[in-house]
Amino acid sequence: MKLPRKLHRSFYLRPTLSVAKDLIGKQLVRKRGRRFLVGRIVEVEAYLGEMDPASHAYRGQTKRNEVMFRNGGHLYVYFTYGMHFCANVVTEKEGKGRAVLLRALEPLQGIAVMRRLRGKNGEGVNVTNGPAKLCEAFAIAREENGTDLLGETIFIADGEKIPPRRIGRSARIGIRNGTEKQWRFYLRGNAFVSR
DNA sequence: TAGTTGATCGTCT
DNA sequence: GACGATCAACTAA
Repeated sequence: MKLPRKLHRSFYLRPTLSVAKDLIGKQLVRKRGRRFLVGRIVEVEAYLGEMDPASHAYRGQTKRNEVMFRNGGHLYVYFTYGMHFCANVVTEKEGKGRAVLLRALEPLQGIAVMRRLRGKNGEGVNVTNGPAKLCEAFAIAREENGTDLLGETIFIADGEKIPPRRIGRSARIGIRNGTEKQWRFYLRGNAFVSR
């Protein structure tokens, strides 16, 4: 499979909600040794920093969320529930503290490797149909926090054009505050979308 | 199949 | 000291 072209920095520096919507259909590429893992992004959520009570960045910058405040185009990986990792794409200019959480992917290349990384629970859509699941399938953990998405190890590439009508929008999942915000975007009808 | 709960620990209060 | 941008196993029906 031929790899599509890598997204430019300017893609990430735009308003977070636009980036979130436009990430649907793009391809997350992870280089492992000489192999590539590729997945189509089918579900994301936007987190808008200081104006969003559900965001890690709501109460300002800390040691944990430092990467969120970097310039757009970095990967923010955090550890939660004592056992899971979740991956975010940092957006907008440095200091804003905004990001887009990757919630689900559709595997395109390297599926066997992803299943192996997931273990016995990685069957069917369970390989990558959740934020912590896709991190495990793509071997994204603490060491990947802060990765520049314009580098060679992890980046996002252009995918097929998705018509606006195919993109669904809803409230975010798994949060207590900010549930009224319709900041979750997903590819309608795709089997890997969670729920 | 819906609803509940245990796992497990870094981070912030 | 409490709890979380989750997941999987378990229970009930």
